[in-house]
Amino acid sequence: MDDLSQYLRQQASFKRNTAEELTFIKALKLRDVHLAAGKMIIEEGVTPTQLYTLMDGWAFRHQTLKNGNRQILNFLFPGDIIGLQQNLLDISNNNVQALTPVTLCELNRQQLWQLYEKHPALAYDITWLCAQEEKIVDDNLVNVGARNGLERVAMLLLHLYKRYKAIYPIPGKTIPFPLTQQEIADALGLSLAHTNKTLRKLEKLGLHSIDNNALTIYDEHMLASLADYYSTPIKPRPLLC
Amino acid sequence: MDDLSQYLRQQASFKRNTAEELTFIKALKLRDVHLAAGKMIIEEGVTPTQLYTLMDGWAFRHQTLKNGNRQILNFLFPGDIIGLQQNLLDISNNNVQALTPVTLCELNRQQLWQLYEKHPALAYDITWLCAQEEKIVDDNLVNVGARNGLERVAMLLLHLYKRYKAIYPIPGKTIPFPLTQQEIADALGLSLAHTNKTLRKLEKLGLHSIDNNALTIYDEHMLASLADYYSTPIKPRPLLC
DNA sequence: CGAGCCCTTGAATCCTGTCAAATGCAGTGG
DNA sequence: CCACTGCATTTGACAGGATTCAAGGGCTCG
Repeated sequence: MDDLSQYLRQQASFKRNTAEELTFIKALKLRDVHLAAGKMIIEEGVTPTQLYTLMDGWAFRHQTLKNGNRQILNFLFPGDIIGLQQNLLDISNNNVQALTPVTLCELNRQQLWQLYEKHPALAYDITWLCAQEEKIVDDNLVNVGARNGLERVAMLLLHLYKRYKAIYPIPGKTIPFPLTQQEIADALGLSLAHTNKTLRKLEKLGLHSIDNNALTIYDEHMLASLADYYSTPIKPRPLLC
Repeated sequence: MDDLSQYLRQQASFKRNTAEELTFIKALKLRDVHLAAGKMIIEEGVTPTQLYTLMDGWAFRHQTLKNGNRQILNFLFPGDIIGLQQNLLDISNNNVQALTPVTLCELNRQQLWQLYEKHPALAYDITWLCAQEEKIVDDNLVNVGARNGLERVAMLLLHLYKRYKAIYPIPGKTIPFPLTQQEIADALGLSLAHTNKTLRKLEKLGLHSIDNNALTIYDEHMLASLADYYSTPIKPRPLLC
């Protein structure tokens, strides 16, 4: 196991594995893949799709319609699995792209079936990760469909902040923040101009600030009440790498 | 195996199982549950959550914010599993409700773990169903976030039409349609009034009609191009009941 | 036949999108 | 070293799609 895997595993938000499971997981790993910011990890229409675990950096899954609108479905953090849906359903109608430089753990997708046969606990973990990702998409759908602009932005900032903190429990109110306003807009179903104005409004209210690719949350409570944020206690999650 | 299970299994859109798997699945079933239209199947905050397979009728999963807006996350058809996310993640922040009278196959959730240990193929199926449900939520998120009102309505009508036809391959252009306009609105993130006006507009264009809880699609091609509908060839799906 | 629910419409309002332009910053190359 | 380019951010004016508010009609059911 390399450094990144070791670091993540020791975090409270990740699950422990038995020695036997770790051995199998290790055998599952093909190689590390490093990609620069902006590179495609999974591209629409390209099959077969590889199976990865994101080990470092941020990524996002998105889809573009003929009308030119891009919808970002979810943001991916270390520990998230990439390409599961595409492998299982044998479809590939959306893209996964690196938002920052990323490190990926490429898994041997040929052995996915063996995993189900030999390690039911890991199979269960994969289903868990799938359900977890669905929950995040659920939350995003609620956000886009049932909140206004201001609430959406507040929710997104808080959501990303919480997820980052769960993986990197650093002190302070600031986290790295690689999103452009265009990406925020595409995640929230808002126009770029309106996203900008909304961000400025929140900032003038003293709730947050974004400088130098870093997000600082000044008033978490206020943001939470604005967004009607419901805290979801995240249980220790499995890590496949 | 009862009638409903038998009917679904013989449809092209459902997968075959081995005799051994069928025996195990049969043992997994606790009982049939019948609920009237409008009844809650899974209620927010109520734990533990049962695990069901929807065998007959329509249902929907939804969530309501403090601002009063309800977001419908997805509609459920026969074959869909209900309560998996809640059981796996141990959360229950959304509701599942019957849209028509429904028949549910209640599964023994205590044996879920045994299923993973003894029947990897079925475990794989469950993950598949989870990924499939995520895909539907993905599609809904794209719909709500990246399309305008007219496109959203066109997409929803077509989507429901296709899903219904996949399960009940009846001839003709008409399917039962139990949704109220309020439910359409809540699924699409639109207001009731605007949903109504948009439906009427599509109807005046001769693309569809809704009468007596039945939807007729007159111009599938036009609706598809309006909505930028991308057909997703659905592979035979597993059935757990 | 009244109550309740759903559908339908119109008018006014407002949130959000579109269009356009200016600013600042980082990287490039002359 | 400094134009020059490209990208992201910021703003304003304007248009338009969507919401809100309100009221009327149709239908079912007790």
